[in-house]
Amino acid sequence: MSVALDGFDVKLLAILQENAALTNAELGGKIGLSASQVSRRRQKLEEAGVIRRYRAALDPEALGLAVTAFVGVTLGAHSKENARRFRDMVTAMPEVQEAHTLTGDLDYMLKIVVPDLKTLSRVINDDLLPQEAVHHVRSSIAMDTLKDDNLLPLAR
Amino acid sequence: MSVALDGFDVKLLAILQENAALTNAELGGKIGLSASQVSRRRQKLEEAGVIRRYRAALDPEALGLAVTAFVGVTLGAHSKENARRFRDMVTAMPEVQEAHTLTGDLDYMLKIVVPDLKTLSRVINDDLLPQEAVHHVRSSIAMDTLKDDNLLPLAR
DNA sequence: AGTGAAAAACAATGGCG
DNA sequence: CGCCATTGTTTTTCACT
Repeated sequence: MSVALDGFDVKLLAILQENAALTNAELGGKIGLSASQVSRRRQKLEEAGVIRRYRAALDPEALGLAVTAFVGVTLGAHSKENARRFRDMVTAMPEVQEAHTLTGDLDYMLKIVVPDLKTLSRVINDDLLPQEAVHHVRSSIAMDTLKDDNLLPLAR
Repeated sequence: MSVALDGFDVKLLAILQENAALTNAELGGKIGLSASQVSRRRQKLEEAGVIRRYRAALDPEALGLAVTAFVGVTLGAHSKENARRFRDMVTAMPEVQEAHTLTGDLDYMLKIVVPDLKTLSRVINDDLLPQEAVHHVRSSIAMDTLKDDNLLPLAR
């Protein structure tokens, strides 16, 4: 599954994760490769899974999604079954953008995006807290977002 | 700047944020619109800024980026100047994928992606902590990522 | 607001150096 | 890996409803 990436590939990926709307000719111009070579390399990277997919990045504000929150969750009863149910639930919740298990005293970190604080409260109180496995929830609300590019650091 | 979005727009956006590689004809098939209408609506949404950009989503593992961490930062001296320097720095750091100011006792939440724990340690000790404004740093490492789609919840 | 067809742009492939 | 030519797709525009 692993692929050998050369300098061209890395440059290509670095540009594509920022702007996937460029044509192969434009990409080639930026990295010093012909359009046909760019096409071939892209296909290879897509097949290898290095490029997972292409996405449109939307503006949350424009869609009425004003509130981003980071929610730390501690599970109480550490039964396998309860933990599994919790994982299934957060995975299925559309408000949950990210869910990670953590080291340290928090078990999970969730990134949640909702239209307003009222909805955040509803999500926490009606969805998260009633879960049997959930012991404690601590949410921090993002007041201002300095950076949100989610660009992977590629050696340049 | 605000735009009126109808049901077609919302459906279109919901699909595009998951898969921007579909052709206008394919998109039209899914939402019941002709390719030309899809094209026109996309342009409108791009111009209005609802669609910010198109991106390739890369596989961090395939690129040797094995460690994701959430780093909570508390600032000590709350001088305007120090805070500004801190913001400038995290914005410029490629390892920082996201940076938000928070409510509660943490001032900032950073999402950091690096190749390994050694690099995380270097970033925290050599970049973050030496900052004059930084009082305290508490990092949680993501052991497992259940969900990482960063898909906005659009009413369906 | 929408369709459908024509025109223009682009991606993808194969052959050659 | 560049370059070129070709083919098939796709986007975009235009005339029309």
